[in-house]
Amino acid sequence: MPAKGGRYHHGDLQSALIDAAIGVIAERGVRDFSMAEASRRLGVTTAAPYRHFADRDELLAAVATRALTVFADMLSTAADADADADADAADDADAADAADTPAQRLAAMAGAYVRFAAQQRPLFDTLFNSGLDKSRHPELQRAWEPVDALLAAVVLDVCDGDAVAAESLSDAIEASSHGYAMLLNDGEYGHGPDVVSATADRAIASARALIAGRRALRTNA
Amino acid sequence: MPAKGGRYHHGDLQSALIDAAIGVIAERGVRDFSMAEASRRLGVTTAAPYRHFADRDELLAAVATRALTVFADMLSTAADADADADADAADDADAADAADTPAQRLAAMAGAYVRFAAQQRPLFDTLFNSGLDKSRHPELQRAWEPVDALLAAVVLDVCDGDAVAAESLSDAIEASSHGYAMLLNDGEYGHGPDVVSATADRAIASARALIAGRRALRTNA
DNA sequence: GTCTATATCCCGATAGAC
DNA sequence: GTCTATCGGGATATAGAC
Repeated sequence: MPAKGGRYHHGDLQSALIDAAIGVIAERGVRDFSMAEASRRLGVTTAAPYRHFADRDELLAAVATRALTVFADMLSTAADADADADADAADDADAADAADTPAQRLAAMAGAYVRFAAQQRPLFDTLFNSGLDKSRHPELQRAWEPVDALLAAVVLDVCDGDAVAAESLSDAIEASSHGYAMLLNDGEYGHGPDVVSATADRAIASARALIAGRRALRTNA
Repeated sequence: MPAKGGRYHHGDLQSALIDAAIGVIAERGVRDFSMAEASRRLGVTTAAPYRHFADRDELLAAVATRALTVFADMLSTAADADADADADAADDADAADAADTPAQRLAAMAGAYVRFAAQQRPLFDTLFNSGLDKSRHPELQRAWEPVDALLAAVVLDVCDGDAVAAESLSDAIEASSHGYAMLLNDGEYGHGPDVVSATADRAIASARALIAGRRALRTNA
């Protein structure tokens, strides 16, 4: 942010617009986000953004790209933190079941999915409720790769290298986590930080159940 | 629908508006639904709807109420059809595992959830993506009761009367089905009738895995 | 119960000056 | 790279005539 108060006449309007957009989305929702409102908040005219983004969708895509870096970060941090915590706890155990397992890391990622949705709601909404046409934003598809890779690696680990089993388990856990996240943000479970962590816990429990029962995921198609 | 062509000057504009709204939602999405466009399609002025619905949200709530009767119907039909099919198949078996089970009926409902989302997309979107504030539409909350009751009864059956286990299992299957449904409608799995039925199958398999996995985790804990 | 007409507001996007 | 000004479109909702 420049020193002069409130104006961005020469600052980095491009990234300032992304920040402003997130604020607008937080207060009005993605669907009611508008270029005009973002411009107003930055003290520039409604024409200014079009020097940096061809249209509304391109600005939203930029927000989505930023969202994916945060998302990937939360997912990997969750998996690693889980590993660390278990490593500490397992030091004085016989290892057999107290040790960090791929299954535990995967479950932790399910919890992180839900927490991301709740704690970074404007980013989550931009990713999943913006109505953005991904196929028309190749940059966005590339931005998904780290997330996909992260999940794929852990799931493949859980499935001991069975790629077919891994894909169906991956889809199942993704769907489950996504469902909890959406319903949570819809207010289906109520509101507040305690509700968020309770829902994250349920997503973790579901992930564990899906892993334990994954034999049933095998489809005859 | 009146005999005179295209106009509803004296017909049942109230219900005609609901039909028109569904058409508009189908083509433009719930978020871009407008009273004005629905009016245009019926050949009435944009002022006419306000004699029947106080505002846009009330019309959407009426659509949502209709959606819930269709939803409840699909869910109960799926559960019943599953029971029938199994009863037929079990006639010449020893019953033990070929028979209809509560678990199978519950899984069938998960499949119906996904099919409803895809086959009745405007209705599904009105229920879950309209941004409607349910707490301000008591009629809508009442309309949910049959669906909730249907699910609750089957889940309680699966859990042998354990109310605590039933609630978390219910939430788990709801979240899983909802996630598959949302991601399917987002185009995450591709498009076409085959994708729909494949996704429904995966929702069914996930429901089974959740049921089996929870049992396994419980007995091991 | 519907129409005409209107008030009021919002948006995306562009042209041309500076 | 931002501004001024503007075009062209859309929406919700109301008032008053018929």
